[in-house]
Amino acid sequence: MSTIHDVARLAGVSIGTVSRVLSGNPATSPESRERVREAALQLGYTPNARAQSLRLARTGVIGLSISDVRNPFFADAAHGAEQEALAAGRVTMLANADEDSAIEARYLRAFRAQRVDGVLMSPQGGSAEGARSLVEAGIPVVLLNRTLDGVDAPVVTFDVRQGIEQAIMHLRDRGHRRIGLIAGPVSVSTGRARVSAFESIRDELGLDPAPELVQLADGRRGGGADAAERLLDLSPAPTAVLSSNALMSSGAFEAIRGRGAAVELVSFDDQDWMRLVDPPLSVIEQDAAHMGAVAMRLLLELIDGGSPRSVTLPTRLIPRG
Amino acid sequence: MSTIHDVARLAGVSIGTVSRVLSGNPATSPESRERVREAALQLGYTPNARAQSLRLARTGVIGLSISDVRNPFFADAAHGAEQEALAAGRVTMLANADEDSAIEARYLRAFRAQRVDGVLMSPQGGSAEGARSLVEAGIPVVLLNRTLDGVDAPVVTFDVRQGIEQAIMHLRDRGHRRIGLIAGPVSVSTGRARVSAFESIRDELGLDPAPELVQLADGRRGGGADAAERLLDLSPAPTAVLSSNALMSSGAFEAIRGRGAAVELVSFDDQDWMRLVDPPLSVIEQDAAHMGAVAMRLLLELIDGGSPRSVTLPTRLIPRG
DNA sequence: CTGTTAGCGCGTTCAC
DNA sequence: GTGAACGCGCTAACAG
Repeated sequence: MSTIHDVARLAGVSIGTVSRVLSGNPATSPESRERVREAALQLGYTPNARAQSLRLARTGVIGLSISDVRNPFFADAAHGAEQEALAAGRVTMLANADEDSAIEARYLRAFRAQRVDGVLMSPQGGSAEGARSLVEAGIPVVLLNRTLDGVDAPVVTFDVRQGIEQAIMHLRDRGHRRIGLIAGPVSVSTGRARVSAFESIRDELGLDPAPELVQLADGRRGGGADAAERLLDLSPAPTAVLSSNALMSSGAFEAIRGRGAAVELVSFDDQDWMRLVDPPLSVIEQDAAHMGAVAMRLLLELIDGGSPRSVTLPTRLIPRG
Repeated sequence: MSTIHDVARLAGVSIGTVSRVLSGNPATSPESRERVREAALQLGYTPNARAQSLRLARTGVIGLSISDVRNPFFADAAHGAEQEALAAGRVTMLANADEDSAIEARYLRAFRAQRVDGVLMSPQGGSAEGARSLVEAGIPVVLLNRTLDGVDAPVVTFDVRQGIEQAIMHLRDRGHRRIGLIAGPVSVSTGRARVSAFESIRDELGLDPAPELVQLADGRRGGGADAAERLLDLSPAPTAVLSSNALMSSGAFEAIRGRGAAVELVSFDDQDWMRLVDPPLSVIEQDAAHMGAVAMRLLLELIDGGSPRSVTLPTRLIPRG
């Protein structure tokens, strides 16, 4: 790897001139501009961003920590966030925490060591420590989809109550009175929020309040299947089930079909397959890409010294079947 | 952010001692070890990785450029690669090229500027320039799933011919003689390879050789749907269709169902929904996570000065329906 | 307009 | 066992 000195030598100028030319400083002669550009090209010179950022304040890179790349909801969110950063001239480095707070901690440490300009993260359950220490270290942080108690950072979330309400009212209108919920783990805020919203709306509507209709799962496919089995084992079994994310829905769908049960399944997050199966799933759509983009915009604002407020995004019911 | 000087001051030692303690150099007294650790903890000190890597050769970070995070095949591959790197004590930064070689170029430049230890990438179609310039700059590169002409880097791919053969023989055994192919873009190696493997095996087996049975698409959902429509418009239409990736399969499935056509669809890549729909799809399974892990291992070997050979992975037919 | 120089934060000699 | 000093590659301030 060539350095600025190599370029200077080849161009026959000083390193100061090279630096000026390459950074677009107007205080350079057309002549040296030409020579420097040529030398840089010939050497395939790429400035060392690490050395650069040692002098500068910024690095131009933003850390993005995601719960699980394999969950399309988060993959979409990451994509939306990234596009927004790209448009703002910044590069995003994606870390996959894999729903494991130990891995998350490791990546957050790396982000911190790399001195990224800011961190966008959908926190894991378990501990708020990772996010908190970033905030305390003065690193701009924005939370994605999940809140964290005691962490002073803007959050972008979906309106959980609205989503649950849309789902339950839809099912009630279709005649269901005994509705099950497959919830995510209570270790993450969305898991908790959905359970309490579900309970309160169900009660307001006078539907069957049996506590065993709420089943907690780990947010993964297998967990969704297991929770569905438990619901189907009840007597009487619920006639409809609301599932909190797409992965669990796929497990639940298979379990329900496997038992030949006549249970109507409604899912959070819209995915292609949900309208491909028979019967198709009604869904509570959450525009993950939009969430990612909004969150990135907040983060950029925060990095630029602003103090953006948290944002709650609406959900939308798409009835099917 | 505190620096090594702050720690040294608080601990009452020199920065040299701090550095030695924190890097585990045995030439330190138990006493100063204790004081330094305490000071570092109190300050929440994290060494500046950028400054560190300016002195050291390595950065401990590996760049991973993926064609499309939203394609589960690549998400799985990224996950597999990442796990492998984590196990080797390295952190990976994921870049999403989004099937766009301009974005890819931007990320590769960033990787290069950051002086990552190595780059694992599934190259975009269009230009091999990005990968080539990395290789020429002496940065260890391993290619994922797609090859690139004229780029001297190890590649991990699946056995395309084997996969196509499994699919076609399966369909032939079920009585099909007129089989369509929805192929990825010819700009990427897997797209080209699948077309030629398809044609040669089809001919060897004496099946219908009509050229219009091969339809090129962009690898996305909509492209798959369009290609399927074109196939269905043929007269006679094919009785079976092989689709080159999961995204296109979902589009094709919907198109076929929308026309009420009796066409058997076989897909590359196994995804949950493929056994949930009716009829379920037979698939050519490709273990993406394994591919990612193998590729990462090659890259680590390359970084350590080895010269690993390219690897071809087997595919597996999962008949359904 | 340009060359020189002082750090940015850190690891590593080299003396002590 | 420890401190001082140098240099990694770069930008910005300062002279000229």
